Amino acid sequence: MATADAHKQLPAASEADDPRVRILSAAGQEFAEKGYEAATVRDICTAAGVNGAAVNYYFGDKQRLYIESVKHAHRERVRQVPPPDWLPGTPPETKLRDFVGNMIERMLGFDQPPWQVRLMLREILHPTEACRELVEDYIRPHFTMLVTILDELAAGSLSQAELRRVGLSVVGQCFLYRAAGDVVGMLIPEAEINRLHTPEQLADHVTALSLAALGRAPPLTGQPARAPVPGSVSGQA
Amino acid sequence: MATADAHKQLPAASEADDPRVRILSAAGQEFAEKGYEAATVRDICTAAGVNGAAVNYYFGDKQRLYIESVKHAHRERVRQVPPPDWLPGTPPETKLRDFVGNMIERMLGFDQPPWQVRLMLREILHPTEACRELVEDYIRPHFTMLVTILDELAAGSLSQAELRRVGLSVVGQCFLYRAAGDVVGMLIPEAEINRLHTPEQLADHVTALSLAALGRAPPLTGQPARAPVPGSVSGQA
DNA sequence: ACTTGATTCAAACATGCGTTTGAAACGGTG
DNA sequence: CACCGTTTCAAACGCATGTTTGAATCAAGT
Repeated sequence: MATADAHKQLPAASEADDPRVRILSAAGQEFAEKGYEAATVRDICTAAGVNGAAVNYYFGDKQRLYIESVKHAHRERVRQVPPPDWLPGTPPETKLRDFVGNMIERMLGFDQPPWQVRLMLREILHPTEACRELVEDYIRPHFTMLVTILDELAAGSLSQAELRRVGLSVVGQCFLYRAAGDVVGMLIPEAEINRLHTPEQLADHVTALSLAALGRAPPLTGQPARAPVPGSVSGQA
Repeated sequence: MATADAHKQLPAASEADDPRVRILSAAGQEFAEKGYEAATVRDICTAAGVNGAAVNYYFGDKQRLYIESVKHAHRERVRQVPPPDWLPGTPPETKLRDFVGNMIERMLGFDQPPWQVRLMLREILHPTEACRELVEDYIRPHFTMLVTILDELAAGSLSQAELRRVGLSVVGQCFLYRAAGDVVGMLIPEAEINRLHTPEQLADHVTALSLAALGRAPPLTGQPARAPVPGSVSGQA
């Protein structure tokens, strides 16, 4: 009887035709588009070109395969789209634009198939065991970086709690397009999508809106800020 | 053999102990928390207190039950949390605050179990047949209302396309808390969640940020808006 | 009371799933 | 070549699921 325990991450043979990674990749795609229950071990093995018993041999059972495939996708994605890095002295407005552009690029990923992000999205929506690790290794560092940029922009006039809240607002604007992209596509005319909803346009919009909210750019309307006191706005008692 | 076709939405007996709605309600909860595949017809029937064959008798098969349960949840939710209505002359700032508050209340729904929203969320993330109907009946009217408010706030200085983009930014900020609430809970200290992430606080924050971006409220930093030209901000070449 | 159609029920059915099995193929090493 | 641990394979197992079935129960209508 094979021991199924001699596979501790050894350096791997050629890293490419290793059945382990072939299975991980196929599993990630299947899990991403069908979900955990609907994806079958049989289909995964067929797609990976291995025998149906291989997943049990290498990973034990379906659940552990799922967790490993989430981690694998996460590592791959970080490798593919590294976070931006700036020279000292770069103005925070530029940093924010770069950060948002990078995040949108990573989320929407027009150049590379976004199945890894879809997989992580499932994990975010309905967390399982792999989620905490995902947050700590992948999401929190990015979020911390964002909050730091916002702190520079606010120049000390906002508390850490307020900065985090603003950070969530920035993330939320981008997140919507990834998570609810299909619905957005139904709400917005197609021509407008093609024209205004490219990654660059979206990044510009989110950045401009956020900077305006922080008082580091003119309002979207072009008009200057004014006191929110009602009654002086239009004819009203 | 029973015909299973004489059930076209007749006014229903007493609306409450009608097996049809009992099944729809139980199915909605099961589908919401377990997903389509993981939820079993047997569990649904047990929860509804009906025989296992009832779902086939009333709905034909599992798939049609799912679609009907999504529509049912959607109708129920609209009935529970009606959209706000304003007297003529209400300032648009107030309308925006009310709208955002209403949306957050409906999404997070602290007073009533949010399983209906979870069900719709699954549909939004991974659309099936029921999604288009959901968008047209439920989401688009709300979104149109939001765009109208934003149009009033912008006083004609933004195009419809730009208004829609701003609208998506507003929705995105709220959506994040619903869709990624668990991850948000991991990123933000618990005490801060309890203090600042109540529905009211969130609505205030989103409204303030959006109004500031539109130039209808002072920036979050308190400083006035300034030109985005770097170099004049702080000690910097 | 009898008939008729709609509804409920317990039981079974067929299918597809994750997993197990035991043997065959492989690849170094003496 | 013979040995031995590792990997692959086709086939089967056990089980839970969605669905069907046919009889039992119920509610009116006449």
